[in-house]
Amino acid sequence: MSVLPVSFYTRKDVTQIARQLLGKKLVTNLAGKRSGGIIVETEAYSFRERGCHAFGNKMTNRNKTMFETGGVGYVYLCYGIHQMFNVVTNKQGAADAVLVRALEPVEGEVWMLTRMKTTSMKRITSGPGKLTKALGIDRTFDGKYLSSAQLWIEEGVKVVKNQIIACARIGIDYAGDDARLPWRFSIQDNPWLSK
DNA sequence: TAGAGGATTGAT
DNA sequence: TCAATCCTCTAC
Repeated sequence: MSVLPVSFYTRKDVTQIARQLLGKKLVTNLAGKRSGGIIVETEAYSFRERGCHAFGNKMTNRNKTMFETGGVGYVYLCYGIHQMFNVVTNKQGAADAVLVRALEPVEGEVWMLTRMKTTSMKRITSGPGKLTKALGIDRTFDGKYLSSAQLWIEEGVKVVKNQIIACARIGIDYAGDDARLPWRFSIQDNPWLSK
């Protein structure tokens, strides 16, 4: 298995990257506890549309990581409870990112169960807040390279084009017309998708 | 410096 | 349908 090169992330078309991340494998290795899963659902965000934290190139203390060169993680707290994991894309100063919304567990399931305090694998990573908890990702990973020793993305399984579904993103009604952009991508009929 | 609200989730 | 929960941003 090979880790994705930085050149994968620094391309301009964030929606293309969001599509191509489907089937890739997100892995963490924390204190020797290695766990990971195949990415089955993503959402693209760009500074050019209202759904994005960095809309209009507005940089704040929270979203400054999005302005980094592609290939680092952007992790933030939502609703005071959930950590959200994003992949920063595009070149430095162009704040695009891809939110990872769901994984299919393929490695270290026992660590995920421990972190989730459950004994059932059912829907254990089917949502952006849950997959970060299952993999042990928190805000200390904000700004970290996706080829570091604790967190990386590598080649996974091949996903053919007609397996990919594109539809509107979730939970951003405030974004007006931009909320209807078909920038949410998922693998058709995968049992691990978020609801 | 106070107040409002959020790229969610799980229980009711 | 609603509460949990706390950081971030905006307005004063």
